[in-house]
Amino acid sequence: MAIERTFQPLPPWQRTDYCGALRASDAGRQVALWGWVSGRRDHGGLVFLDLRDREGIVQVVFNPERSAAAHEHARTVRAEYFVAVKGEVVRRAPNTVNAALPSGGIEVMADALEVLNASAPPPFPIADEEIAGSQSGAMSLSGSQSGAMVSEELRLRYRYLDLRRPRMQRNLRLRHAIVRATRAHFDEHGFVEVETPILWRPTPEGARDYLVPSRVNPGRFYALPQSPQLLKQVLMVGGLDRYYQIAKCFRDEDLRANRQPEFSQIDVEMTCPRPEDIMTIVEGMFARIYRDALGVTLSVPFTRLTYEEAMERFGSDKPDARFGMELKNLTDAFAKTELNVIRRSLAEGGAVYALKLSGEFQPTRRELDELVAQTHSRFGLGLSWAKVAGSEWQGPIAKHIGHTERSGAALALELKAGDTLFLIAGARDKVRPALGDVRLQLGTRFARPARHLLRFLWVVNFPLFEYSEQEKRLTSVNHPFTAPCPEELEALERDPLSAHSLSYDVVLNGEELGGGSIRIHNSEVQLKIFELLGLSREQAVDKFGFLLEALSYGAPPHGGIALGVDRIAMLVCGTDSLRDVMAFPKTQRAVDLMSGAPTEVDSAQLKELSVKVVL
RNA sequence: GGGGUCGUAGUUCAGCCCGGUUAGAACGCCGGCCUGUCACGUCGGAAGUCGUGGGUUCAAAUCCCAUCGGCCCCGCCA
Repeated sequence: MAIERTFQPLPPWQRTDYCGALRASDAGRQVALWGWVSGRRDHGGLVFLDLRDREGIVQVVFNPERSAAAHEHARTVRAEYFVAVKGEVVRRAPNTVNAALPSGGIEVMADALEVLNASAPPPFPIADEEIAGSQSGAMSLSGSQSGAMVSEELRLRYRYLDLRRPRMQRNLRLRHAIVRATRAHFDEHGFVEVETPILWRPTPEGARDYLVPSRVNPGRFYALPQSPQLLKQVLMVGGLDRYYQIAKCFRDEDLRANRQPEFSQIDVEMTCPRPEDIMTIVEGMFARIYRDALGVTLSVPFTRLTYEEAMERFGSDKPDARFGMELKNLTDAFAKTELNVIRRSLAEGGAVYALKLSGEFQPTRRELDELVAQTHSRFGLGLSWAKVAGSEWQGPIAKHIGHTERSGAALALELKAGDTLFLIAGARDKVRPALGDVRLQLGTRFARPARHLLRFLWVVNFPLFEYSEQEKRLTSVNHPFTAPCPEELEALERDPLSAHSLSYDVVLNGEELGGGSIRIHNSEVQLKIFELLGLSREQAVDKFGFLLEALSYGAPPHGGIALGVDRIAMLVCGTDSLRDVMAFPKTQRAVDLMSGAPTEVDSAQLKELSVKVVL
């Protein structure tokens, strides 16, 4: 076939409307449309096509009495053909109205049809989902997105088809609304968007870097930024006063459902802020995002918890506050217990924490056993449980628990018959996170009615350092540029582990959405922190010389925050996978199934880069 | 690096435990009929490297080992 008969680079006519945007008020209009064939119902004499574009679908009717040629042509089209249609919008007869379709009150009587491109049969249905979706009404904000059952492998392999599906269309447009609201918000508050380089230098601390060889500097490498942290600090020294950016970040670590190797951050920094100022700006940003994207009004300010309070009450530095089941310290009640395991850990200075699962929920023995096993394998701690039956307890440990312990627990936890009590003893710093994990498991399993809630909160005053068993040294809880609390500066050297930082994390429903801090703007203090982290002056200058130098030239106090755009989009879209809010995500093995990246490269390219592959 | 789970027509899955006829179903696809369907209906048809490799066995989708890939989790990662 002659190529000019199969390839028409220009459309035969201009579109007047989006298919999915047509409504009863358009009745009587002549329209020109284009879109994908979403479904075909061929009655021999009469052909119905569902035509889909990004706004939705509209039914097009081909009647031989109106146009014999168009009718004949319509019989040959198939799913996902891209076609152009001209016709008249007509109101449907009452008995043929389709209430399940926003455009169901009207249809387009076709006068002409052009196939702009045929389609091979798609490997999975594009159309199924929109019908299911339209019948069940508007998608819930946080409900699960089951959609048409298609394996994710296929969806990623044919991502362009997956993106045609209404769910992905909706998610990407919600994400767009988030980014637009973000830009508007920061712009209105005097923040300047500045781009920072993607090719930059490796910085120690944190994750593995993605490296890029430099052709013109053989043997040297750029690193893709894990975040623009240092650059934004330098921008403050540079006098930008208020900066923000939607920044691409790269970390070469193993993937999770909520972790991709490249992701976007809303990166913010300002001059002379108090933590309050940053938190207020960010609360305003979230309020704007939820208003613009979903029409939801958030109540601000968000709850604020100190790190210590979060750990004490929830056993987590990113508490899911949609449900209660808070931890209680029962160390005193168990001070004289006869239960050996607990007595032993108390003797070693340990603590006892407990939580209760309300009697309306009854875990099975199997679920209990799994929790015990998981707590042991993840934290190396023994989880004990007991069922409350009046003043007695039932379960493996029940007979070893004395009256004092039982009444102490009953008082602290307000135990009622039927409740299940969970208990862990050991070093306090291990017990709280372990029980926090149990709390989360139980909450996800049993407290599901609270799913739709939006429980934003701030966790502030993180410890400045923690001790790394692996590296046998102090490491920064946040990053080494985080400023210590001013009243603790004095104690910094004496007892660094007791120091806290001017830091704040924003958490929604147990998911950390972002974190930031007031930074160190003094090169001597910065050097002192490096020293505590085990970095010599020489090493510090080698790696961060440019920062130390910048700080020495009248660097103003500054601070900021970084927020995960992808995670925010996940929560706004009500999905539990980052892959559903990114156009072209990678698999757990960091592969792009559509393009096949990463690929091998030919030897000439490697040679040019002075790189040798050793496998 | 480790644990779990899945892999069978284009798709979603059954069959696998307890090995044995020609590996089934639904949707999709192809062809016929059909002027009010919208999950159209109806009649007919095609469609399989049972992920891959090896082993056990007279015989393997089924049992064993290895390996590849998707997903979830731990480690890792702010």
